[in-house]
Amino acid sequence: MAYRRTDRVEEQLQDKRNRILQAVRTVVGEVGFRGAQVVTVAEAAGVATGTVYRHFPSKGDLFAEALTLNAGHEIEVVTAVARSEGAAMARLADAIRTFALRAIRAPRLAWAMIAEPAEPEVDAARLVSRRAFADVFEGLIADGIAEGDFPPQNARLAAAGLIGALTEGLIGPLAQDADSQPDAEALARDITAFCLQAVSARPFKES
Amino acid sequence: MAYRRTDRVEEQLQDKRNRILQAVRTVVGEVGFRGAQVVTVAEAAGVATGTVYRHFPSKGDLFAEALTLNAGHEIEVVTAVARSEGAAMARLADAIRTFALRAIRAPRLAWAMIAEPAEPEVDAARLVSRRAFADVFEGLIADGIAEGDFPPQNARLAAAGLIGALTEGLIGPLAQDADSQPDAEALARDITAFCLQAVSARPFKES
DNA sequence: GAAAGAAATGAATGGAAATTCAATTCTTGT
DNA sequence: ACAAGAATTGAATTTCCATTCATTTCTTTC
Repeated sequence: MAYRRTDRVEEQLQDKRNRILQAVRTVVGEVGFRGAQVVTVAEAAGVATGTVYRHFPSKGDLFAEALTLNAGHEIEVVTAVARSEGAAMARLADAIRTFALRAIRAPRLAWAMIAEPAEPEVDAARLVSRRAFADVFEGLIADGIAEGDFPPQNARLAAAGLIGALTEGLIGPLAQDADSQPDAEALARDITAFCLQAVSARPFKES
Repeated sequence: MAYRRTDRVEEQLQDKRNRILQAVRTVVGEVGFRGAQVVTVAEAAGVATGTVYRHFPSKGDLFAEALTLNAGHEIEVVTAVARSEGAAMARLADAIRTFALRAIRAPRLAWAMIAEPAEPEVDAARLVSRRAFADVFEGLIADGIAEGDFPPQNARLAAAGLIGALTEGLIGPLAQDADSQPDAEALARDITAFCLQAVSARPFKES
């Protein structure tokens, strides 16, 4: 009995684990899931390949956890916006715009998070995160209906529709190679307008 | 000179090619692109692996052609609906409902065609098909605006939004385990309602 | 029915990338 | 300083599949 895991070691271990997760984010943000190999991630984290497997059971698990972590952060941001003061309609608009703008600013990463081919574990994690986003939107839609600003509707389906419209609207532009920084604001504005109209509107002709 | 490719042989060859393409559809409809290996497809087509490579240069090419073929058929169907008699709004509703119903009836295949990660060649082919779908919707939206039934809007983005809302609305139910055959009509109706409202509406509070 | 050629076969090959593990380096407590 | 045990390393191994190709089977023509 001459070795014991001290707090310092524990801390370093945790730190290394975090560095690996962070490295996934960095690498995926540069080359996407397709180009993100375990060796590359290990290099980026400054550890050997084998070390990765000391902290995560498999590539799929590692990448899934990295996605969950990152998506979780985004959900926090959007949730914060959704909880701010004001009418539900305004908060919904802000939430959508925030989501869109952040995606546009890190297009490669956003594309990977939203739609890029990956391991089954990653796909599963993606579904979960997607639902978490939908829940935030669903809450806002329900609020809007309660406040009388939105017509009664299937809030769950509408939230899914919003996510779909949002991601689809982003994916086209995101798939382009060049940085379309100048149009970021405009794109975000248009997408927000469409999404907002989708839930907040009444038939055009009638009334 | 003792052999010549007769019409009969030519026909059989073509037939075999088609059977392989059809097999891709079948296999992908069961296990998606992820599970669709060349060996599996060959088996489903009743040919040897090597034969596949006599007809197609690579897996990616084969799968891309299969996707294009299948999507082309769907586009034809939706286009036919879009070209029928009547107001743009009604035609758009019909087109969306048709798309949704057909997707619901073959969920795994639909998901693969619409969104499942695959070889680069397949992704490229999908982009083309997706744009074709979007074009149909975009045309209908433009018609609706011209007819005064829809408010002026970015028809291109709106079309993308529709596709997104449609597919996202389908994916949730599609991810469930059981066959929700009984609810197919209801789901299609709800999705159609949401999509139609998204493009055909004016702000709820005003006016 | 035999020769010439084409098409089909499917086991073997190859390559790419995940995963392992024997050897090495680092930490701790005495 | 040293022994006991952990953590780390990265080259070697394994795995998974697309792709190939020597061999076999089928078609045609004479």
